[in-house]
Amino acid sequence: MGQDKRSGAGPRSRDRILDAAYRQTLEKGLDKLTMEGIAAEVGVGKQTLYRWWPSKGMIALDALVERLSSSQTFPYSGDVAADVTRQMSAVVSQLDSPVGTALRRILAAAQEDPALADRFRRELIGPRVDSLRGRIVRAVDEGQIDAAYSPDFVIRQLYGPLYYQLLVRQEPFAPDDAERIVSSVLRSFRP
Amino acid sequence: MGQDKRSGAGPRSRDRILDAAYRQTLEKGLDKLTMEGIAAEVGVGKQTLYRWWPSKGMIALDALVERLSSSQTFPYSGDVAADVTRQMSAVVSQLDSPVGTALRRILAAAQEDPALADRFRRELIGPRVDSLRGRIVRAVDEGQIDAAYSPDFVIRQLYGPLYYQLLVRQEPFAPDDAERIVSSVLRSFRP
Amino acid sequence: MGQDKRSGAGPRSRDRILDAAYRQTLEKGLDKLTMEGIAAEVGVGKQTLYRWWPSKGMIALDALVERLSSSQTFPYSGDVAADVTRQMSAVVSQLDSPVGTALRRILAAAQEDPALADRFRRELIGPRVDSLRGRIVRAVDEGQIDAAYSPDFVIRQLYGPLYYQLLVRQEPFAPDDAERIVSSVLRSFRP
Amino acid sequence: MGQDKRSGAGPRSRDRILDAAYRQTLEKGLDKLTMEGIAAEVGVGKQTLYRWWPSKGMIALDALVERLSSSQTFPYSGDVAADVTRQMSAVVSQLDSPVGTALRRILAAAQEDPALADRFRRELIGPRVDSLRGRIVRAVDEGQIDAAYSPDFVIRQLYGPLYYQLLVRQEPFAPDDAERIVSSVLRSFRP
DNA sequence: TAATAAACGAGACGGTACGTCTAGTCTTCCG
DNA sequence: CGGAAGACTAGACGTACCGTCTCGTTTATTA
Repeated sequence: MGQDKRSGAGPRSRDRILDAAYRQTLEKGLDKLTMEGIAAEVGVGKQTLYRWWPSKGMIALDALVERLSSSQTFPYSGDVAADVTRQMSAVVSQLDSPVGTALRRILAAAQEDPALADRFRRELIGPRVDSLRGRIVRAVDEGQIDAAYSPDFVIRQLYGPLYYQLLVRQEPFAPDDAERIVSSVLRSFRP
Repeated sequence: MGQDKRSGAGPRSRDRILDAAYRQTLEKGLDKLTMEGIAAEVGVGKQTLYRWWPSKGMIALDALVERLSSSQTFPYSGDVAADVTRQMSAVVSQLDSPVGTALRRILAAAQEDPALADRFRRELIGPRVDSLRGRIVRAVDEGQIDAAYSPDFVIRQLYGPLYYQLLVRQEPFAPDDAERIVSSVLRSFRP
Repeated sequence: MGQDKRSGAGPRSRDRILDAAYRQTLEKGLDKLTMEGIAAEVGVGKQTLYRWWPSKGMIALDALVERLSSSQTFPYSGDVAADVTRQMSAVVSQLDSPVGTALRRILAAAQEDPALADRFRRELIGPRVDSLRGRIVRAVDEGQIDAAYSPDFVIRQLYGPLYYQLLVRQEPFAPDDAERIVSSVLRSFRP
Repeated sequence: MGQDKRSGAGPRSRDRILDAAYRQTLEKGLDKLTMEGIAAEVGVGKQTLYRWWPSKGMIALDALVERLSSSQTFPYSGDVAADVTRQMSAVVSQLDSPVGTALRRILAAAQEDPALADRFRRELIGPRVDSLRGRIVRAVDEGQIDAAYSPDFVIRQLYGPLYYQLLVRQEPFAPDDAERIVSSVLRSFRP
């Protein structure tokens, strides 16, 4: 169904706006990104931006959303460690790319902007967590993970180290980080 | 012996400046915090701020540093799980307090300000990590932790979930989070 | 026919800006006059001032221009002494009024600001000198003034004393100064 | 009598201060001249400047005073036109030199600073006018100038054109301007 | 010769204004 | 009649100087 990218349509220059916002976010950072700068680069009136987005953070988020790979179905091979490792490896390699920089900056901006934080969680984190939670629940059902731990606790143990690396260390990941994290964490949740 | 307040001197109104910066950071967030606002509240010329600090982020960081408890020696009771739990519980209760909000906002600002990120890591993260690393190393020596894992990997597994909770979830911690995290993580590193 | 207030348009609050600038120039002098003060009084953003004027001196000059009487045609009665006296008397009475103070201050500022000096000469001095020069030339043609003297030399002799009084003496004029100056000067240029 | 340059002595670096002030006045103009700039160039504390002078204008005036030739006695040859022409020629050649620029700028500053205007008149204008007035009075006594005109009126007629040229025209003088002015003016005052 | 006081350099301080930049709103005018 | 263009009020930015105010340090008497 050839529907719009999002309800409420959008400006004619939507893609060029998001491209410009994304590029400037990577080049200069989110707080050097300005509505004026985007408007000037795209050749669009500022009003057009404000008509469709409430803040530069939201524009950057939209730009990021379109660039984040969205394999909606979590892999299932029967081996939860293998499945989680596969998915986390994909996440890690994205975090090591420009997309990771953009995500890091938007997550930072979200610390000062509740509306942005909401959308960030709802649109980016939520679906991915849901997808993973489903896989964890299934692993619990299959007896691969101890039922004494809530799936969200397991998720936090799994992905917490990634955010620590991204936001606190601000260093790239080691090649086998995903694998080592998953095996270490899941070992501690074996029944 | 009439020594200075701190090595390297500083402005006459240092404490009042840090107080104001800290309070405004909590009230309005770091990007609503302004040099002009601080100067006006304290009754100080802007030049005095710029003479001693390069940016509002650095002021906020100094304010935070003075407010973060700094128990320099890591507890040692023989039981590494107990010791780490004790220390992490203290950290968690700080993260749940206003100090945690300030830290969260400064860490966010550090994503766009490399100099701030440097000082953040060097002065806040570094010493605490070093202290914890010492304790981990000792536990490895005593055979409580498998030597196959680097201490920094263990540290990342232990504290990653805290940053995830703070920055991504933005929700308070559960009462026994520290204990559950530590026991879960350390179990996976048992020799 | 809905023409603009003046060619080249201008800010919406032009008149209120010039009023404020003029009043503050008289009250406090040109170097106590500030862009911020004008903006604050008028309730206008500073950018609006800088968008339309390059400096406070230019604003003050515009304000003065609008307040200087501009009888464009020099009187002609056949008697050059009478005509010049009539016109100079008008000038003198203006110089004795607040307009004279403003002019004195702007002329002073023009000593340090070449662009201001240019406009001052081009818009204020130039047209008036041209008008007077025409009258002098006619008087030369009619044999009332010796052709051996250039009109600009005559003009300098006529109006020099006024500036001396205004800028060096800084004292008001005597009631018949214009008449005495004109008669004295023109006597020396009789053929 | 080996007295000081002026009562109340002065700062140790007086000459270097005046040199710096004079040079900077010529280079950048009086309102780009700053106390800080002088202090920095001379290597003197700001307090030393404020201890001895109330404003930068006063420093510049002192510097100018020391550089203005001060032939205290007006020439007397019996021919008033020749004497005045001789003296005015000297003035004109000074006004065409850097000293003239400095004087022009200080006179401009005096328009906004009554104290400076006072000293300017008292120390620079006053003595020279007194000296000239004496010569005029003598010429009146000798029947070379009509007694119907006050000496100060004559003086204003003589020197007014110079200030007009300096401040309004801001152009150099013609070589024989002094001679032409004097002859023209004195002709009009012949008995 | 020692003390004492003044002038000094240095520069921090509370301020004001600068000229620029961006935010977010409002208006004009063109396609 | 929707959007580009951009003027508008507002206010923070970081800098430059203002004039005042300590700080030690010379420098020059005066005791």
